[in-house]
Amino acid sequence: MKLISRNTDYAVRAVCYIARQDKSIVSVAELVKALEIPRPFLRKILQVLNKKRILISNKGSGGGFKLARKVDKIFLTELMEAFQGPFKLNECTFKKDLCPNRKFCWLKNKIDIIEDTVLSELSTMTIDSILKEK
Amino acid sequence: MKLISRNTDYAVRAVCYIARQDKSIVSVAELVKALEIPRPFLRKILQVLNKKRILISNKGSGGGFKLARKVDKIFLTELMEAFQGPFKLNECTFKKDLCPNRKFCWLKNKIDIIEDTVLSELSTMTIDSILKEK
DNA sequence: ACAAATGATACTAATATGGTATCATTATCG
DNA sequence: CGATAATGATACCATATTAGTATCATTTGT
Ligand code: FES
Ligand code: FES
Repeated sequence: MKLISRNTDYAVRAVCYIARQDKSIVSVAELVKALEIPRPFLRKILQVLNKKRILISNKGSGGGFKLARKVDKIFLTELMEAFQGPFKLNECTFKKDLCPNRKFCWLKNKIDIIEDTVLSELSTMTIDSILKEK
Repeated sequence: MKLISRNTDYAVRAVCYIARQDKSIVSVAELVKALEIPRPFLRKILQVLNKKRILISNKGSGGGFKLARKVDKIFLTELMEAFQGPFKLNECTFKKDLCPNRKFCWLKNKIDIIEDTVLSELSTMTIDSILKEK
């Protein structure tokens, strides 16, 4: 069970890299070279980031990607949700589909609490805070 | 991302069911009927629980499974580890194998903290506590 | 001895994750 | 303008993990 999947991980690195550059716009070519991530895979990732408006893409010659916002406004949870879907540590499917016990199930309730804890820990983490420690 | 996999989930139900019975020993047949879990799959799960000494099996006619310990000594984390392996929310694989940054990586450290939190939450949960709420 | 149970083990199916390939679209610049 | 350098969209493939099945061996109570 991993909290951060590969594409989230790559996405974090890519966004951090872009944030560290002086020039605001960075091409895939440069990112591939710097991060050693397979090019087509990275492209797919960047396209998602663009759609989610975390990065903004510029097409055409001299194009590339730039941050859509300041680094302290880009949250790790956004990246995680973009690639790993919304947080649901739980989702009991006892007896197919959504379990009738859900409302009263102690196990589920406990896990919901854990989910909240994790989420609140994660929600303090921005690209800014990650960069500051490097 | 799920915290509890299907077989852990099934295992919890099975152990709870056994715990609730008056007779201590319960056959697979009965469990299948009560829990509606596919028989061969449940058998495999019970075999694991036996190997991990969470349940104890009795072969032969009239055999079945019984708890190896009192319900307040059976921890959810044990079941999770039995089926999902040890906790490792993390495991950065930047630049293959174990990343050189590991020691100092802020992201990793933060996630380690989350892992500890999750673990300490989970480690309060026993079969006993789950039963009490039903 | 035989039937009723679990043990061991190998196999298959479904899903999720990680990664590729291809062509279309857009923007810059000579 | 039109070639070229970039990303957008999309469909596909590979690998790993999870879920589930099937079969035969072993043990035990009557
Ligand atoms: S048994 Fe379904 S939510 Fe707990
Ligand atoms: S970059 Fe490898 S542990 Fe953080």
